[in-house]
Amino acid sequence: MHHAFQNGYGTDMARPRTFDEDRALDAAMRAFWANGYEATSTQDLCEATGLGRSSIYNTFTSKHDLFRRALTRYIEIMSAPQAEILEDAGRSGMERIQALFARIVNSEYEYREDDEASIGCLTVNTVVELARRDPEAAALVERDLGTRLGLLRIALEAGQRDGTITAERDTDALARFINATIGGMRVSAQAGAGRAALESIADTALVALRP
Amino acid sequence: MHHAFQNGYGTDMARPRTFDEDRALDAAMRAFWANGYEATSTQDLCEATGLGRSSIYNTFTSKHDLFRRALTRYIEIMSAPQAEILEDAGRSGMERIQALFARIVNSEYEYREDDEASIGCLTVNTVVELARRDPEAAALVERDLGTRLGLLRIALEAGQRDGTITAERDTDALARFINATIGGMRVSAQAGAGRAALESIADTALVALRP
DNA sequence: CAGGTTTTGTACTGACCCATCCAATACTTG
DNA sequence: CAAGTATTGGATGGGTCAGTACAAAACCTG
Repeated sequence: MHHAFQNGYGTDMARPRTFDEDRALDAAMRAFWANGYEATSTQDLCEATGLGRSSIYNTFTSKHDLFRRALTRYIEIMSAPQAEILEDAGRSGMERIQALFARIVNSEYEYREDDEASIGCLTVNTVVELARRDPEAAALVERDLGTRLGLLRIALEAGQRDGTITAERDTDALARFINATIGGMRVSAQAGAGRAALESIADTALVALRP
Repeated sequence: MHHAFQNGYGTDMARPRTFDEDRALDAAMRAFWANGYEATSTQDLCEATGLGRSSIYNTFTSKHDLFRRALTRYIEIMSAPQAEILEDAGRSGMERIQALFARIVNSEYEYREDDEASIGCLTVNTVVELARRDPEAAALVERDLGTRLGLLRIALEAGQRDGTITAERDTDALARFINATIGGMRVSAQAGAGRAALESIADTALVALRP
């Protein structure tokens, strides 16, 4: 008996899938992101992905597992460009933080249905809705928090060296402050803040980083 | 035929309630606060309040209506002491903001089951989980946001007059910044930040307000 | 204590929940 | 083209959801 290989080519295949697993995962991620875990039913996931129940359960074993993968993917997608910004040796420390904030503001508009309210950030949404009672989700976001704080520290240390970031506070505290500011911007966006308001928040936060 | 008066004494009564409506509302508020709207079932509400289904539906007509009242009550309970702090003429503008932050930090520990993670802030939780698809909830938190921004502006204007708050930025922007910082602290707390981390975030934010 | 009225517990409703089962389908390999 | 295998759609299952119906209980008023 041959193993399943869950469509991992290289074994004798039978009927191939008619959908792209990554695209389906993206669609599911969007659904969870926009509506939250509890409010997204498996039926919703079928409609969002265009798949039937069998295909979903055959591919992603359970709603919870699908969410875990969706959250993992979200974190991957979002982390990479942020890392690029924060580790960009071509910019000063302060410029990196500024660029990060700009990206956060833009992201609130990139992933939004027209004239709907912002859907915020899946990580923040997960912390608020789920982290207390879902240890797996909590572990994922905690891990993500750790890496983001690390990246922030890298940029902040660069800023302290090049003189664009205050050296009066340790980078750990500053990193947590920036992270909290981003969370606050995300919540503000979901509460209806417009682009100007978000930019103003970011701009004000930068004052605290000045030397 | 006499009207119901929903146990509003003053009419001929029949069987009186064996529970206190306010206490029940408090218990329901706690349940929603800790677990969110979707994840709190009517059964959970029965257990949290100690009431039977009949009593709950007789008193609060529906889960959604009970949530609306719980959120309203939460906002009432939290607003009053914050207003007192922000309008306290005995303190400088900066001191008022400092005191507000201190209160936020403390509140993350007052309402927490022992060694459990923080349950955050019902307003923030509602914005994130519900505001996009529940217009009533959105209206309540938006209204609350308006009054809080107003109170913050009062303190900030006082601070600009007494010289403890920078006059380089208008109070509207500063108020939004502080509000976002509070939201960020709330999310950070739910993500596992301890007291020291929260105090550090608040302390760093204050730097941006200095003249 | 009797009449009237509200509360309360229990059983119940119909809808939806997540997940599984199974037969029909469609493809690859030999 | 035949054999074998994975995917797919649709039906199905047990459980929980919010909310209701109803009768028994509990109390006030007169």
